[in-house]
Amino acid sequence: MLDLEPMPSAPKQSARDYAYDVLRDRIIRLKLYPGQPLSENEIAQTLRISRTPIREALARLSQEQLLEVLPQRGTYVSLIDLEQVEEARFVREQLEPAVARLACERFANDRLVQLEMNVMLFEKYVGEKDYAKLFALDVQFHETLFAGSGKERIWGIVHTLNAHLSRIRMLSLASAFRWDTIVEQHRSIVEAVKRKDADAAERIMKDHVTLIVHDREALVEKYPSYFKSKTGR
Amino acid sequence: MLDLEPMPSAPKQSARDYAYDVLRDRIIRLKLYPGQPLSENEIAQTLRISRTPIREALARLSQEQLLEVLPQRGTYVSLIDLEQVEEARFVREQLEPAVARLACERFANDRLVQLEMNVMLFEKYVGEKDYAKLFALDVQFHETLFAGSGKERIWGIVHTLNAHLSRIRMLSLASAFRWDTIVEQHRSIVEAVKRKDADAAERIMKDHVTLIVHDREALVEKYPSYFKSKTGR
DNA sequence: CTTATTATACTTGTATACAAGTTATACGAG
DNA sequence: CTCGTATAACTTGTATACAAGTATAATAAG
Repeated sequence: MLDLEPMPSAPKQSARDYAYDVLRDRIIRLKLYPGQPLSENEIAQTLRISRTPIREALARLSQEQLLEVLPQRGTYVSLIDLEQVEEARFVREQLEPAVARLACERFANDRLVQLEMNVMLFEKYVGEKDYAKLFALDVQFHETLFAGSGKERIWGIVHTLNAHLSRIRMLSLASAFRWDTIVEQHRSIVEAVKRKDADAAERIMKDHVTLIVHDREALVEKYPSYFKSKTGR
Repeated sequence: MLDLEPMPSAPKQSARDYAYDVLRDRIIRLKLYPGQPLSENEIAQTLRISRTPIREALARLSQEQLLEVLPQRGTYVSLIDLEQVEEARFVREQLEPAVARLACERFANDRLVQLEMNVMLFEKYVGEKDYAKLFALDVQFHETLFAGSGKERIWGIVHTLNAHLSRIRMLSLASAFRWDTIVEQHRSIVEAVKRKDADAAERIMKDHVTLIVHDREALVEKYPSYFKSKTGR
């Protein structure tokens, strides 16, 4: 009924964190569709833990606007909100170029290796058209850039903000992306960081983040029930 | 013992949100000092609600890095982390000028009135040297700028990120601030928004946000136990 | 058949009991 | 006096019972 259980399940995390991870993953991947009603009891039974840790996970997801909790009425997966998507894009447009510039000033060495590894893997999976892997690698690339610049907490914020945006990207399916362009930009950014060319890094990143969203109108037409209408709620 | 109870207490909010508001306010205002141990039971007794909503509030504060929860050991108010302060400053440096520019393109009319009101009150309380009011008005000014530009959610993020920074400002006491400079910059920004001078708004805001932090070293020396040491945890 | 009412089966919110683990203290052995 | 041990008093984590409210569906009156 709910399609939850399977999850790597980290070695020893609390029931609360486990529930949070499972639910967030399912929401982002649209396994739980926007607008879908959830029941605390049902989740508790499926995950075989009690309502208390479930509730704590739901509270957090609600605070991150991925759920809508209506007291005494029900809990629902949030509809995709285009305004929130735009806000996430706006934030990334401001922060990512600035971080790219910062990365040229000083960058953790092990993180640089990680970036190069990332690009190599990226090229590999572009060839294999493994879109799920590409999706994950893209996230990791940006995360590493933040982390290497000593701004890991900011990445946490961006990542949280990015949830609605991620769902849109999930909708637009892998094929629609210009993965070849993306990997080329990633490579250019890494090179700029290595030769400490801040201007280039900032400029390329600025171009890069403009590619984040596309196809919005088409997607709204194709999956109208998944989106929050602009006028009334 | 805990000094919590008194709080305006909104008309009808959940026990969880009430606990969250009270605790966050007390932490920001340093009524609960950095490093102070908290007990769920004690808070529950003081606030006269059960542990469940308390726990949900604590979980949120923990996620926002205002608390450190050590399972089976205890819960503590987080020490002020200078890295987090720097990250908050960095984010605001990137976002606030961009939002100021945005405000010049289109700005909600009622919000503009609110901004002007804010500046007027600001001038009044500068004269009266009412630093608590000034502090609140400063926060409100920036919030209104975000809200009028349709970026209220982003303000939410900034506000959350800003917690550690707010505690530093609280430490440095009102007197240390150049309130006269601040109010002048606020006024200039409002004027720029009114005449839709995006370049001016962006430039002034950029100057403005650089004033956010100061005196860090002196404060660390004065209240060493409140700060997280750079090396060890 | 239509409509109003009532009962029932949900929902989330809160309180409390219990489980698992840590820390500090008291106490006794050496 | 010193050190080690064991007990007791904490801590947070989880499960469950109950309260308050909502929506649905069955039922009875017209």
